[in-house]
Amino acid sequence: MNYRYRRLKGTRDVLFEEVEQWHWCEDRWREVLERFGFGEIRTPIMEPTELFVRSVGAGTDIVDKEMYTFLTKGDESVTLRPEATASVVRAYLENGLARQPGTLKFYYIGPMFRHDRPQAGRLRQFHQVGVEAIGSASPVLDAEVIRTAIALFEAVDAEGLTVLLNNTGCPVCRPAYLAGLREWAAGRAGDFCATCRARIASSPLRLFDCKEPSCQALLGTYPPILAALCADCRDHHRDVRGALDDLGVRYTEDPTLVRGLDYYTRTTFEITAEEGRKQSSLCGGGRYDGLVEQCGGAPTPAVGFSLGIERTIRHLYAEPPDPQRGRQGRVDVYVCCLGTAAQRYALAHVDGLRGFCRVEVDCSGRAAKAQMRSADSRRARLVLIAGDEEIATGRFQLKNLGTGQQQAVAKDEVLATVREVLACEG
RNA sequence: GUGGAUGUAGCUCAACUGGCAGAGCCCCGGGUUGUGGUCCCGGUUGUUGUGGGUUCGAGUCCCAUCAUCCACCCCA
Repeated sequence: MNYRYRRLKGTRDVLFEEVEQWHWCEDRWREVLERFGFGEIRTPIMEPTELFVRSVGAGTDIVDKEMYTFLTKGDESVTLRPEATASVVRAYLENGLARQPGTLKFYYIGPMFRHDRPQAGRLRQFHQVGVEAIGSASPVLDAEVIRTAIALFEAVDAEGLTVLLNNTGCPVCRPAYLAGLREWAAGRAGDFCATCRARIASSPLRLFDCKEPSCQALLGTYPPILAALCADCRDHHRDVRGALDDLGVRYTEDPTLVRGLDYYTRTTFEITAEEGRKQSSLCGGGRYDGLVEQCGGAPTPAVGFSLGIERTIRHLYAEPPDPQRGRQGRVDVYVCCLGTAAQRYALAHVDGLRGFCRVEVDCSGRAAKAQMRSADSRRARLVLIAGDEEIATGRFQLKNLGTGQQQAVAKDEVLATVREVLACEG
């Protein structure tokens, strides 16, 4: 309506039941990630702009048109992170973690920012939970990371998902392949659609993404990069698949799967919802063996993924909870206060209950009936009632909403009585 | 950046061919001086997104503008 302030386009408020859905997922995800050996890392939400330009890549949509970039008072160019991998790599180097033994495995969870047009399943501020495993080139680690992503979906009972797998080569084989592809495509540029023509020079791999039937037909005649890998990449891909087979992970090879970030090498994968809504890609990731070096570190292989929280929750629940029908959280004891003096009286004598159960003191000043209604909608098990009469006699009325029974309880015995009733109701 | 839809009460939506702006939900009060879910009665809530135009008369028709949603694109 016509309030003074509105939320920014592409942002959302999460409240009531929906917050509970988020907590439910986050709790499970943290547990799974710990079990797979990942430790949480919390990096800043803003970073030097250059970090993302160099890692995600100038020329990508994310960098070219979707970043929240601004100048600080000190004329420093700062960007709200559009993704977290670059930040984790930066933190890895800046904290001297390259000297730590073995593979470092981090997970993160938090908001990301991309300034594109909002749409179903697409927000300007959205949230990801993701993983980065830094320090090993083993294809077995790729499989473990993919298995971790699947475990995340299993933990929240997500169904109907497909794992798409590809290998986009490495600095040894990709340049030659790209050159060949570019030359081939340039020779028949007239047969491609306008966007594809523009891509031939800049990012020829993305030609495979085009949905245009004529372009697809054309590309169908050209071998995908998967068929042109060098020996090392071919072995790597074979071993990733083998390790996935060992784990019993089902996947579909998709030679057209190209991720839109420049830093990926070799393995790329995506987990998508099979049917229904658009924006069906719930999770994407892959190997980025060149990124650490590019950020100033020693050559260090790494692999990771990120999972969209909003998209995943949307996949889990057919209908988003209606905020209008939402309720504040459940309580154990609801305290109805009839008058201001009663509010003071109740607050003081109920304080001890907070040591072992959830207590709501109603300071609304509404009629008794309205307060009882709220007690019911908060699903309280017990109601304490205080009014002038109770203050005068030093008692409370204690009503059990399950049985409907009510009794007077001396104010000094409230704590013990409530504890006893709640305990025996389990 | 491109295209398509929609804007009416806090929410979801009605309102015929242009003719008194309504319903359900929610909320509040009463039925019970101070007692929940079900029930009954009553009540509050509006610059019909905004600004122009046509008309005796506009929520309805026209123009502009803003906002939101959806799709392309991209991605999570």
